[in-house]
Formats: sequence, structure tokens, C-alpha cells
Amino acid sequence: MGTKRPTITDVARVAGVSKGAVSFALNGKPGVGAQTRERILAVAHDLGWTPSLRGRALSVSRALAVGLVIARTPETLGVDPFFASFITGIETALSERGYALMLHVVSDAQSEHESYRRLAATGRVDGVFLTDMRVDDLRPQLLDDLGLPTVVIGLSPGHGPWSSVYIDDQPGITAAVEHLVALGHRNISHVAGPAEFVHGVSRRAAWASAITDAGLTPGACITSDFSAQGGADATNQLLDLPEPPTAIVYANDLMAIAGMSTAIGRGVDIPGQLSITGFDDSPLAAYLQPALTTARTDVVGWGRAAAYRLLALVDGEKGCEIDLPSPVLVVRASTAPPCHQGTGAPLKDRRGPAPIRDRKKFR
Amino acid sequence: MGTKRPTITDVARVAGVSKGAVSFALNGKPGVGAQTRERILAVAHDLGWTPSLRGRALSVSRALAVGLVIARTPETLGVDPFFASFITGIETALSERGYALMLHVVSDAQSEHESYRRLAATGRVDGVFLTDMRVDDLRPQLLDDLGLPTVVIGLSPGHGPWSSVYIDDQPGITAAVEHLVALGHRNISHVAGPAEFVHGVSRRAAWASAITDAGLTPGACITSDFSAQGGADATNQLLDLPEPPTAIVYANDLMAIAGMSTAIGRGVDIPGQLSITGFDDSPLAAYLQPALTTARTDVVGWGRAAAYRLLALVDGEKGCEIDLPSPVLVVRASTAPPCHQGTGAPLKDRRGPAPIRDRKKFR
DNA sequence: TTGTAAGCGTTATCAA
DNA sequence: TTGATAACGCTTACAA
Repeated sequence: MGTKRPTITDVARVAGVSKGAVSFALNGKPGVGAQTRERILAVAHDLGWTPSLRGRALSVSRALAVGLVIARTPETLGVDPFFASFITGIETALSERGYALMLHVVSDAQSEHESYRRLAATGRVDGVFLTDMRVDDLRPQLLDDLGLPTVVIGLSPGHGPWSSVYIDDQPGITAAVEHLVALGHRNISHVAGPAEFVHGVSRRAAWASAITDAGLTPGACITSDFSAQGGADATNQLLDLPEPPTAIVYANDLMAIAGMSTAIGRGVDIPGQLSITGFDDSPLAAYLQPALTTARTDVVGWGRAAAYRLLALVDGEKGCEIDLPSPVLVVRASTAPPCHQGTGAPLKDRRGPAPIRDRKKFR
Repeated sequence: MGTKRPTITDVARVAGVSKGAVSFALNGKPGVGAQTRERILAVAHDLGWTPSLRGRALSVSRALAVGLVIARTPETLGVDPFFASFITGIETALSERGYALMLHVVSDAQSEHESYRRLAATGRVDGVFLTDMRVDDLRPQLLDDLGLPTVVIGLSPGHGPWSSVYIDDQPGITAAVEHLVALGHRNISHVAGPAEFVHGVSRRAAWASAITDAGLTPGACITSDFSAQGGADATNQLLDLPEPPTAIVYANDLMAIAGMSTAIGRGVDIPGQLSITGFDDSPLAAYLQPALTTARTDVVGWGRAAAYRLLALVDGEKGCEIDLPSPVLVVRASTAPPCHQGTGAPLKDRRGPAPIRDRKKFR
């Protein structure tokens, strides 16, 4: 620590060559003789030289980092399994290229915009991921204006000119509804995420059309906020209805877990009197009582694909489409035939991936 | 976007002064006349100039960013409320200073070391946070060798020469045990985190000594791994004992939730036959059935304090100690007197913060 | 094939 | 108080 880190100038001096030669040699580019190259590499190794990203970043006019801005409170972020997996996936792709991830966690949309502006203005990142897409989201336009390469997460390709990496969450909801219909449920409710979010409305639409497709009428739907409190409140409202549903499809696991607890607290037997499905396959889902039937998405793969895409975009390439698996339904113990079975025969035909019967059991 | 961003060279040229003058003017330093300064600022504003962090970073030999390396799988990271809050806290401090957070999520200790080496070698960060401290952790020494300023999270000051920001988690566990003892429990078990981690052994020690202090003998203790599966397994083992505990203190909420579900699945009434406490106060805790009694820590404040400390360290200052509140016990419905009440009278005296009776209820 | 020199955008030094 | 000028560490176009 006493002595400063060696630079290519040091290497050049010791090796008796120019800085340019050193740069070429270290980057494996042509333009330097074989034995000169070896000598340079040997000197660099002896001196313990490592490239300075600061110098390189300035020189190539790149930050060699990408950004992820998350506008969430600790409460909603801390129990959402999405970002942990997503970031893990991102990292696998970035580390291969020596890129790093700058993370900003902000509380509201206001500081979110501010955050993007700063990221762009200071040149800290070469591109960003856009998550938690909203209906009529202003951010793609903002980032366009800022000239910051952007990969949008979870917006179906038709929705705009932006580069997006998409996993359709609808098959997960559809599979849940079909699973419930096959069990004999006829009054299936939905607890939706905010209408402000794309994944909120998308899952709601999937629920409604899956039920319609089964020849049934959609049950009550309550728009909530993806939080535990919201899931609990919505569940109470549904159970207070004159004709409460026999099954509830929740838009995420957190609301489903809170909803399930609420129902149990009211003396409702699950799945005997009420079937419940979630979305996310939280690491907790399999260990609840009863274990939660829920839709699982390959979020790590999603993150990896998004990162590859963003890096390609930064390089000015188009970026190849990566096939990502659709969500699959993991059937556990929170779903069962309703106690007052409907009259219609269970449907046999189903679309989308076949449900998985989860094998994990308590020992 | 068509034209490049203006640099101070542009500003200097337009304002008809030198680059140095511009730098002084923009940084509010003395050495430039009042009206010259105003003219420079006006030009900078007109041109839409913003400082380039890449140029500045190279010039001041600083990255203007700090790093957080997390060695966890998505499964354990996604349901742990700690990091979401901690990062939120970090950001509040960093953003004031224009610093950014580089996040690395890696899977194992091997790539964790690699990660730190790269961060240091490439000069990407000016300092790092060290979390999830292990007993005989090798990382402080590594970072010392790398010359990277480090703030250790959750290591009591006596444990080494390193700068640390500490919240003692023991009062949380102690309060839980005392709460249970006051309720009349005499056979209190513990499901501990891995002995490899400091917070694993610390919480276990707190449990043991709190029980001893109450004049009781510690019940069975099972060392687990902070995961849902681990919590479930440990609970089964405890309930299979010839004399199963009437209360279990879990080292974190995730294991407590899985354990509670496991017990319920075996027909055990909670809190009637078994009381349960967690640690973390997960956003889910209040919405379970029964709601979970657990210890709450001000993790956001912890993150903020750690960031202030690290920035001070980077600046070569000592960094002031920031008083952080001890964990408090949030008493909810998962704890109650045991059904076979012990003979001893409930203890009255308690140390540490008084338990909070949580008011949140389902509407 | 090699070496030289000019950027990249700041900050800092040092004459004037 | 100014204003050139030299770092900072790297890449790269260009000349030898």
C-alpha cells in the first residue's frame, strides 16, 4: 500500500517501449512483435499491473457500468423475491464483460426521474434497465431524451419502439385459473396489483379472459397494491361478499400469503373452503401451511437475458432475442376442489405449460 | 443528442477564460473574480454543462462510488428484508454526496474474494461495506491488504481494529426470551443461524444467557441455516423431542415463519401449545396467522450510518459514532402463556427496551 | 513493426 | 486574481 499502483507508463519504462506498445500488447491487439509482447506482458506481471478502469473509462468515453433504479420502499422491496433473482441474473452476464452494476434505490417516482437524469448527466452508466413498467410510463421517453440506452423489462414487444426483454406473465395466471376451473371452481376472484402497473393490469386481464374462455363469468376483482396489508384488506372484502368466492387468484405471493392468513384468521379452511394461488413462487411458498400454489418464472434467466441485451445495445448491436421459458404453475396444497362443487364437469383441455406438482414436503 | 456534451473546455472557450478559472468558478473556490465567476456560471448554464464524473474520477484519483458485495443465493436474498432496508439507508447518505453504490451479488465465498479483488484492482470503488460477518472472517484482512477502506457491519467494536457500525442484536433476543419467561415458559428452545456467522452465534449466546439469567436451564438448540427449509426441519426435530419446548426463539423471521407453518401442519396450536418468536420484523410478520412476535431493528438507519462512516473513512477522517437504537421486541399473537403453565411466578424485571405491543390488526 | 503524440474532462500547480 | 500548463491512466490515430 505504501507504493502506488503501477501504470502502463511504468510498464513501458521498465520494458523500454512506448505506452502505445504496452496498450496493444495488454489488449492482445496486433501491432507489436511477438517477443516484444511477451516481454511487456512479463514486465506487467512482475510489476503487478492491473488496468485502471478510470483511465480506460475516460479514454473510451464509456462508464463500463450499467444502472438499475428501483423505486420502492424497503417494505415492498424486502419481501419481493423478484429483484434478488433479477440482479443475480444481471451479474452473471455483466461480470463476463467486466461491467458493473450501479444500484439506486429511491422512494418515489420524483426522485426516480432525478436519479436517471443524474446517471445520464454525470456519465456514470452506459445504459439502464427499466423495471416495474407503468401504463403510460414516462421513463422510456425520458431516457430516450437523455440518450441513455435502455432495456425495458416486462413490456410486450408491441408496446413501443423500445428494446425490451419480455416474459409474458399471463400464462402463469391462465394456468392458475384453469387449474382452479379443473378442480371445479366456478366463482373465482382476483386480487390485482395497481392498475398503474403493466403487470398489474396484465395479470388481471389474464384472469378475466381465462375465466371467460372457460365459459364462466369472472368473479369479483379487487385492485390492491401488492402489499401484505393490501392483500389482507382485499381478502376481507371478498369474504364479506354475499357470495364469497371459492377461490382467489392473487397477483403476487405477498398478497396471497397475507390473504391466506387473513382467511385462516376468520376461520376459513384452506383449501377446503377457499383455494388460493399466488404469483412469484417465493422461497417461502413451499413452507407455508398450507403450501402455496403459485406461478414460477425464471427470473434469474430473465435478468441475464436483459443484461446481455443491454450490453449489445451499448455496443450498438441489435442484440439477439433470447428465448425465455413461460411461467409455470407450481401446484401445492393451497388449492383443492371447492366444498360446494359446481355442476359443470372439470375441464380437460388446458393451454400453456403443464402445472408442476411440487414434490417438496416437510420431512 | 446529435451534439456532444459540453466540457469545461467549451465553457472556457465561450467565456473567454482558461479551464482553470472555469474549474474554480464551478466548484465555488476562491481565485476568480466575482464578475468573471458570474459570466462563467452563466455560460456553463447556457451550454447545459454538467460535470463529467469520469473526468473528475481520473483527476482526483477517486471512483466516487462505494461497493457492496453480497454472497447469497437468490433464495436467501429474496426473502431477507435486511438488504432492502440496508441499501435504502445507504442510498440516502450516498446521494447527498453524489456517490453511487456498486452492487455485486455473487453465489459463493470464492467469487466474493474475487469480486473484492477486482473492485480494488480496477479502482472502481473508494471503499466497501462488509456484511454477513463470519467468525474468523478472512475478508477484513484481504481488504486491508488491498488497501480498500472498509466499514464492517455488525461486528462489536472489540473484535478488531476495523471500523465498524454496530447494532447489537442481543437485546432483541434477550427481550424475546424475557417476554416468554414472563409468560410462564420454562422450556424455551432456539433455532440458530449457522455457527459460521457472527450473528448466528451472537443470537444463540444471547438466548442461552438470557435463559440462564432468568434462573432457567436452556432448552434444546438446533443450529440451522437461516432458510425456510432449515427452519422447518429444525422445528420438526424439536417437536419430536421427548419433552418438546413450549416456546421456540428463531434467529430470523424466515425460519420462524417456516417453523410456525410446520408446527401448525403437525396440528400444534400456536400460540396455545407453542409460542414462537422471530427476528427481523419482516413486512409479512404482522400479516401471518397468528401474527409473529419478532425483534425489529432500524436497518435503514444502520445503512445510513454505515454509509456516513464509510464516506468519512474515504475522506481520511475518523468518522463520528452514530447512536443507533437497539432492537425492540414487537409483541404480536404468536406468543402466549404455555398451556401447562410452569410453577415459577412470572418475572417482572426486564432489561433492554420495553416490548412494543403491536397495534396493527386486520380490519 | 514500432514509437510518438493527441485526445478524454477534470483538478492542481505555478508563473505572470 | 488570473491563465497557461501539466498531470491523471488509458486508447488510438498517425508517423517513422
